[in-house]
Amino acid sequence: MTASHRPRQVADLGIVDGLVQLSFLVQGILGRVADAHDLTLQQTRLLGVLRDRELGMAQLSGVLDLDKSSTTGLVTRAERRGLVRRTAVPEDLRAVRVVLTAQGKRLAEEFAADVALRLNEAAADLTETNRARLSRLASQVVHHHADRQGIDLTAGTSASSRARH
Amino acid sequence: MTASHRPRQVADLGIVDGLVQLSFLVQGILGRVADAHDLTLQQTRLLGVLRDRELGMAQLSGVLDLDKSSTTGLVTRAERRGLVRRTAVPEDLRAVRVVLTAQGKRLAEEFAADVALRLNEAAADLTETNRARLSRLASQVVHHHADRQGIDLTAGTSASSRARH
DNA sequence: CAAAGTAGTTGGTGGCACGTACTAACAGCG
DNA sequence: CGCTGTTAGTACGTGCCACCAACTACTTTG
Repeated sequence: MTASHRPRQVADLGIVDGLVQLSFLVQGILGRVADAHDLTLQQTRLLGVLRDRELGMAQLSGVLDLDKSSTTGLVTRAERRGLVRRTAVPEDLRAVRVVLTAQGKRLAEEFAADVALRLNEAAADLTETNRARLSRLASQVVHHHADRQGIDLTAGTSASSRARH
Repeated sequence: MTASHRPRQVADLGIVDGLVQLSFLVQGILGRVADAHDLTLQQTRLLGVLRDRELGMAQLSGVLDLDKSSTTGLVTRAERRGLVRRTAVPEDLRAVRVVLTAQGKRLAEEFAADVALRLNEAAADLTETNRARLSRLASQVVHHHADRQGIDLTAGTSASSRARH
């Protein structure tokens, strides 16, 4: 338990295993925190996406990278739990806009705060410099990947869609 | 609206969002690769764990961090697909040892190779130095977390420590 | 206006995880 | 020996999640 001197030298897993294991670690944290707030992982994603916008089902499918019908189910279950609400769109009678309820907003905040706490904990063993490095490198990989997707895969489902609307 | 030519400098998401987004990115890749090999993500974890060992159901539950009954289901479905086989243990008539079939071994290798390919692709935009850094930092976080949890990531293991929740 | 496209839902299939309840086998103790 | 408690694993029911194919209903367009 105690024993830890300083940031000891640790076996390097390599870029592949390192990323895989890290991703499972982070997802595990997200799952456990979601659980603690009585949410499912997918519901937290939904809440996160809707925290600062209101989207239609199709747009939601795009952002979450889900089939339309999967989104229907996700929203329906979230609605049943009082996290979101479907609202009508006057300009288009078939469309629907999904918005957070007050409870949804509250849970979204609490979850985000809790995740931040736990992730900072997980990274607490790194030096300030290394945390900054990790943050930057992660961001780079994410952004490059997004670029590649946005440029390459024009077909199908989502076209990244961020600035739109 | 930003230009579409790749910016060398990329917005830093911060350690929290960076890790979260990166984890979704990696999991997405894993999911897609699994899919391409007609496997589920969980099945690939199972194959990965069994690549260099043979475990009983309870030990498997420990390593995968699943309920015993979840493991039963996972192994049953994998067995139905011909990926693994339950074998008897002479010394203990209630116990079972789960082992990969030839097909399971083959798929495990193919999957691993493919994942390595895709992840290297995902990290290809980083400089050599930065890839090494990312690898090292990811490893450090993973190891520190494991230490904290008292989990043994390496090999073999007797699934000793495991009392989460 | 009819045809084509778009927004979203329904229903069916399969996977995954959990808790609870169960069987069978092992281990120890009297 | 037999009884008791523990351990290995399974069965079952619930709920979430994802997909596909088919469908309704509204909008856009030729």
